[in-house]
Amino acid sequence: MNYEALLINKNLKKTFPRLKVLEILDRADGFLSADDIHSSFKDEAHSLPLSTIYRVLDSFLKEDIVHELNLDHRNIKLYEIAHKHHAHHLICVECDKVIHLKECPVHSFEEDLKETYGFKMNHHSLDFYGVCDQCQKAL
Amino acid sequence: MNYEALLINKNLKKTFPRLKVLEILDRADGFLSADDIHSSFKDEAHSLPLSTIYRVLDSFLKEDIVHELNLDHRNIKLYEIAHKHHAHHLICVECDKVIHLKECPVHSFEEDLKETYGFKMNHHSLDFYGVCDQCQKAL
DNA sequence: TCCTAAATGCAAGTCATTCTCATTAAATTA
DNA sequence: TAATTTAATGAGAATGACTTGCATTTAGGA
Ligand SMILES: [Mn+2]
Ligand SMILES: [Mn+2]
Ligand SMILES: [Zn+2]
Ligand SMILES: [Zn+2]
Repeated sequence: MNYEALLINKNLKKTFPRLKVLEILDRADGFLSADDIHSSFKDEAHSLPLSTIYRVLDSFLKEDIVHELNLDHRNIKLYEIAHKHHAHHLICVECDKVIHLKECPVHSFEEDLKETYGFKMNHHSLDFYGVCDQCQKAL
Repeated sequence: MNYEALLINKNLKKTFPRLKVLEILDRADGFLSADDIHSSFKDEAHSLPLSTIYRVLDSFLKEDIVHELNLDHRNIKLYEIAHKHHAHHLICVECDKVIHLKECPVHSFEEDLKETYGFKMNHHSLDFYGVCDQCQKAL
């Protein structure tokens, strides 16, 4: 993934914080919270302030570089590099593991809703909460 | 709706705060936030502290007397008296209107997930965000 | 190189929610 | 009914995720 090219493509200035956050998100294999990103810096000295991280994430959200996930069971938002298609999730309330689901089973349902209610649709969120295989055994 | 009977039924002590919150939620025709409940008291003097309201709501959640809705676009939770079936929602990001959807289009999908991933399922949330009919005209 | 708007760092602020702890009240028991 | 036990409440402080104000820096274009 070419970070600089991506930023230029999205008309975002190529700054150190943006490159760093992009790199951290790209190397992570799942969702990260703003705080995860903050603490993924080895030495606090060369870290980024949380305010900057939030601002960077906002700019990424606007340009659809990242996607945001609101967790029901914890009061935080998680971020990851946006993949081509929006995804739905299977979330373990014990270990916070997030499994991506490729399919979207509500596409035609959504079309019906637009029709029926005259809604201009922004997005939908569909997430399943439960206890994963491993955590069930561990309990 | 018989508030006292409901509380007794759920093994909750019949206290003034609980009866009040129950009544307010029952009379409201949609979702309310903790703050909505707080400010629905005419005179601040005979109001309930927010801490109590949150505690009452927690006890109601545990007994499934109320349902909770997490809004993606605002950082708050909304509550309403639980109806028989869980519901999904069509939410206007302009006026915060919430339309209840009776159908659940993901039941069989959920069954498949349990099967496939060995998840013990708690709940799922499915909400559609957009701009309602009226707000589209108003903009 | 110079200029300007945009981005940053830091600190302080916000706001929903939770917690602490002393006091009160509900339900159980005697 | 009175005493006992235990959960619930009120008041306010604390928390924690996120946001904002403002002075300073920097990116990218002129
Ligand atoms: Mn979908
Ligand atoms: Mn459903
Ligand atoms: Zn798990
Ligand atoms: Zn609307």
